[in-house]
Amino acid sequence: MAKPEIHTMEELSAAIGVSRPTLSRYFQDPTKVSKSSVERIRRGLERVEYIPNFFATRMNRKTTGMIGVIIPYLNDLFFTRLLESIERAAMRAGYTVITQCSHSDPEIEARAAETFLSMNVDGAVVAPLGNHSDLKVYERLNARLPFVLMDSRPARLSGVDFVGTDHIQSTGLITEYLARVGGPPVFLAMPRVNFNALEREVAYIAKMEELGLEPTIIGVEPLNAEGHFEAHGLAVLDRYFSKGDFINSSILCANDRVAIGALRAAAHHGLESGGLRRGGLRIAGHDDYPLSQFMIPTLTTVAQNVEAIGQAAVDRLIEKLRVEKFQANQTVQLMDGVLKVRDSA
Amino acid sequence: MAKPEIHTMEELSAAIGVSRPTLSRYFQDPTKVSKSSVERIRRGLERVEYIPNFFATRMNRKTTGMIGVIIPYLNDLFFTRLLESIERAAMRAGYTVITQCSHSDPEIEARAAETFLSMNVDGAVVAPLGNHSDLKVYERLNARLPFVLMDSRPARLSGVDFVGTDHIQSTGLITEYLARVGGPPVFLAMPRVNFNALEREVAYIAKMEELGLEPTIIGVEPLNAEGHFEAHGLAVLDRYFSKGDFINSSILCANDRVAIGALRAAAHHGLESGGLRRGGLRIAGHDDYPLSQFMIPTLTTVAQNVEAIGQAAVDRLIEKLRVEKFQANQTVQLMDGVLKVRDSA
DNA sequence: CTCTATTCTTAACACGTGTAAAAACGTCTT
DNA sequence: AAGACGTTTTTACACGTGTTAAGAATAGAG
Repeated sequence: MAKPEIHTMEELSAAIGVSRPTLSRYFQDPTKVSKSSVERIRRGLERVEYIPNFFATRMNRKTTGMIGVIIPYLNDLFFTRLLESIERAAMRAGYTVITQCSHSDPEIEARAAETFLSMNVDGAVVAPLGNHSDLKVYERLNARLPFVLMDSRPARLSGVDFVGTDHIQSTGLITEYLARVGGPPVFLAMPRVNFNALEREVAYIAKMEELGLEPTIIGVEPLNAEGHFEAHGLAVLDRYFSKGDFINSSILCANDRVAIGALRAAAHHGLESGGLRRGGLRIAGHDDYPLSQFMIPTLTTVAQNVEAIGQAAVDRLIEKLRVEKFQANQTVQLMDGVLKVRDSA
Repeated sequence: MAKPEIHTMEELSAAIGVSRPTLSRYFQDPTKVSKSSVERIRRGLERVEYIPNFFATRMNRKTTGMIGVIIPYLNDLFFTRLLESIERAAMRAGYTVITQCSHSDPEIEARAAETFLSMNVDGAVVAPLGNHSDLKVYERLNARLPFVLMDSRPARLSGVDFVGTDHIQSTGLITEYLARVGGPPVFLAMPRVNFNALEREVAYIAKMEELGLEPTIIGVEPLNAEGHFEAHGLAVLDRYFSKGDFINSSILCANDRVAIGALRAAAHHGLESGGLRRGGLRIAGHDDYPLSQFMIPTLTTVAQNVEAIGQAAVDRLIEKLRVEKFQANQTVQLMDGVLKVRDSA
């Protein structure tokens, strides 16, 4: 514990008798230095307390080995799962991830983008905030960095790579399932905080029309103050159930968090949802939120392939930053959703 | 969009006719520069694309304005809430938060600590990984930085500031409540992944003995492969319920996520938990997990004051880094839990 | 033991910004 | 108009490491 603290490579060089350039190369990649030197340095570092200065090293390297990630908020297990899969993929590829959370604030999102530019990150992956985002932020990042958008995609933005779920497929899948096992499903929307909200509405309508059924959408009002999807689902359905509406319907919720609120509303009104009761209330969601399998009843849903989305985003980013001048051809990867039939529908 | 890109202050200085030192001061604090210069610079920046280099600026400042935060994992809304409250508090105080997640891996945790040291962060807040952590990591940080531990506290570590919940109080509170409204509560432990797990067990036992009741603890086996608390609670209680054990007991779960699994186990066995049925099954948790109020039945629990913990951690950190040589006197702040009586117990 | 290939050391410059001291400038007071 | 004061510019050095070129040291092969 009484190791002398050393603050610069120069001092370290003097202390262990290895020249500074050799030390510099050692810290970047030990294989660039002969085995005997590696051994000398390693022994020296055991007797001494030294960590290379992060800023000084990154400032001069042509590549910083960092990729920036922006997600809209943290209090949602979908995004934390996505973040984890990205971190794992990046770590495997030898990159350090710098995460910034925009906390639902476009200004913070823009500031995070600036930070990434000023840090010379090698690339950036962003899950957009949604309709309130300033699209110029993404255009700017896309013009100056290898850049990939994920999860949710602005309609009016071209030439940007995207990785996400094919909502036409995923929402279509569960809409079709619900129409098959029960009555024509109603769509309980989520507030249009991001672009997926609308995409799922549109996908639902398209599938309903394909099936020759009348689409019905409820709950498009703006988000409650707290910003919690569960509270939204609960409040909307509580209102309808109180009037006796939809108590025997199939209800497709825009995501699982809304569906959890919906289940709560049903319980509050003494209603049971589930396929066990022919013709009765059915509630389904979208995303396969980690807690959905523990709900009462367990929640029927469509799983997004979060792991694949994170991996694909990182893969594409690395592909772009390998080539000197990354070409302009846009890549869009859409993953399929997988139906998870459980008890609630 | 055709703004010329400028990469150094030197170039910027030439481009807009303001000396580099003045620019330097402007970017650190515009009030240190006369209004006329501020106006000239602002106008210049509108015609030109320039962002100061993050590394170069941070390298030379005596203070980096950054605080490092380490949390054990992301896929838990308790920690994301904590992180959010810390980020808000730090932002209010003008600090930038760098977050690292140890992903339940002591090696990653140690590496994150090294990164903070090499970045010269002004201070660090850490929610420890738990029993697998290398305590030397915390000692090292504590010796070299303003440092605060939060949420969970290693028993064998002295002289380190701590902010968290008083588990004697919080667990005692709900143990007493359960004992009062139902039979003597059983404690469904969580795997001992962190120090709180044991603290809550101990607090439960102490309160039971104080009440003259026999403590019973179940579910201390190691964590399942997935690492999900819900699955743990479900698996343990499923086993007991299958044998007909504890089906009329009060069950205090070590945290809400375990309790959510417990509710699921009850539902699976056709059991209803809740105070509405006199003498029957009761399930309660700890933490007031954001989803607990939406469970079926809504989950009785003890709320941790997450907002206060985050704020206090940041406050203490800033207090320490204001004084030159931070004194060695240890501060321990324990927040009280608040009982949230709902339907499940 | 000599030759050659490799690795190291030395020396120097580079990166982009912080910072201090001194000189120059502007404005205001008298 | 002279002086005082606050601000800005100029000049110069600092920070800690990356990087290069040239020469010195070392290792292995013959």
